[in-house]
Amino acid sequence: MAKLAKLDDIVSLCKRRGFIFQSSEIYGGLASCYDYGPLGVELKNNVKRAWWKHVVQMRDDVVGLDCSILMHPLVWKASGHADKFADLISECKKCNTRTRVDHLKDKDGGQPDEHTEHVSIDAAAAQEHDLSTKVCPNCGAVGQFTQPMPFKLMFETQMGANAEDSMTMYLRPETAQGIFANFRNVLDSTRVKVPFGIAQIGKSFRNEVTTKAFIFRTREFEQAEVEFFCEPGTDEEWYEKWKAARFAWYTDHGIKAENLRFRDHDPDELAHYAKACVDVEYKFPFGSGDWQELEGIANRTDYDLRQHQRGMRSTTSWFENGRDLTKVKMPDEAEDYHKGPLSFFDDQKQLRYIPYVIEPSAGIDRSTLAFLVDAYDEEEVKGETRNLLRFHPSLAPTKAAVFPLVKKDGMPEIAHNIANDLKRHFTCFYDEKGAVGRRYRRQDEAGTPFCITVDGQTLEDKTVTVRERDSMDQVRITTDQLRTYLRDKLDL
RNA sequence: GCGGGCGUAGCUCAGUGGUAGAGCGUCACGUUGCCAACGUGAAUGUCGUGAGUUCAAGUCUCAUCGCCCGCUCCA
Repeated sequence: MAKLAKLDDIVSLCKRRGFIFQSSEIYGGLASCYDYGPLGVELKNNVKRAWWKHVVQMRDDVVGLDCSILMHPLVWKASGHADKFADLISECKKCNTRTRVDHLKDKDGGQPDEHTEHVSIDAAAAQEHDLSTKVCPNCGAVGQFTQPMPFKLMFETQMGANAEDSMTMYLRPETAQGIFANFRNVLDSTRVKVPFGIAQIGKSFRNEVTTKAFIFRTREFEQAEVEFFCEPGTDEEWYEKWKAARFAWYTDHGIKAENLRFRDHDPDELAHYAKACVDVEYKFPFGSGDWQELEGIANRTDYDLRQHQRGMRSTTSWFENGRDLTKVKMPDEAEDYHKGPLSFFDDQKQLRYIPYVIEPSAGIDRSTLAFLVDAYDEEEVKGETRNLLRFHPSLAPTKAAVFPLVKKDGMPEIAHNIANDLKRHFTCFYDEKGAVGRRYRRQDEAGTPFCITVDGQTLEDKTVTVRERDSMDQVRITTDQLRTYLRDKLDL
């Protein structure tokens, strides 16, 4: 089995077949932004649909949500993003290595500053940092640093048409916070009980310091996240269950098991609120053939809900400080925080607590790319190379193509009718141009699982051939059984 | 942000200062009874963008944008 060796080949395939284009290409392109073409949008929608089906539709314990991208700025204060996402970076003049200022060690062996509380953006700009005694972790040079530069990792925008009265807002850097902010609403409106999850698919935005590898790391990207709320003490069990469920989802949808793995995070690699975290990684054909993250599954403990309970009490400070996020002080946590507004009361156990959260967070663009790469194949057929995409039927952009074998004897009309009938149930493509062999191969390259051909025999006994993409085998099916046959094979 | 490479037709690429090219693909017509067939014909380029040098720039210089690789950074 031949396999794509280089990212360039994938980019080329994506453009040639209309999966993915560079954004604003006619203007020279815009870094890190990509558009999904006609086949790409079908594929991506199918990935999202497959995720939703397995995470929401087929489960009794997860409900869906779709939050606004813009949220109250205090959300990002409470979540920690407003502070954390303004790291100070300095660059060593000798070796050009960039390091976070708060990670720099002193030449006298002094430890780096604590960075649990990060500098605010404005304060960072104004703050004087003495780096004259700091050591470059890369080359060891002392005091050879540029002025610290703050990195705003959240996109800012203005809300309010009146320029003088507008408020700085953030495009969400993750969908998760919208879920936490609606935890109470969902509890009160849906009769769910812990353990349960809330799922969401949507765009997020991060001003990454560097982007990477096609659609793998972009500044605008789509996430599919579950926040699964469970009783403290049961979190490790749920963590393991979600690990297994999420891994299986990828392999069940066609990712080859040898290209997929878990990578546990080291304890010192964990975010300060996370108790455990594992990545689901795919062996992408870029970089040094590197394993790259598709999804992170984290045990976020009760951190987020507790933070928002604090944040909820900061609105007065927000108004008193002229809506200046940098001046807002987060209130101390209440001693009886576990009884707070974002707690859960277990009727049966007569127990009130802040739930722990297991968070499977998947990158939709990344997994779409992985499904694309993993499906790609070339094989020799009678001395010719056949290019095909072996998509799982549920992900295939087009489910079936319908052809008249030749353009005469009423075959096009019959084929048209079949295609129109099937279109009511799934995406279906009609083609009557050129030799049928060429039409088959074109569909192979688009990943269409089935081709239906109307031929002379159809005129006599109302059967058509159904040609299967992977094996190229054909079977004859009567036209009135065709829909049932395909729905069964497509697992729709 | 640093270093390296690249940017010419939809795709892959050739083109070392003198008329813009090939293969594949696409489209049309004919032919065609099952796997990229054949014949004939056709369309498609601000040579990434902008300046400069030159009688003349795809080609040389500078800037800029974008992509890839490696660092770095980062969930």
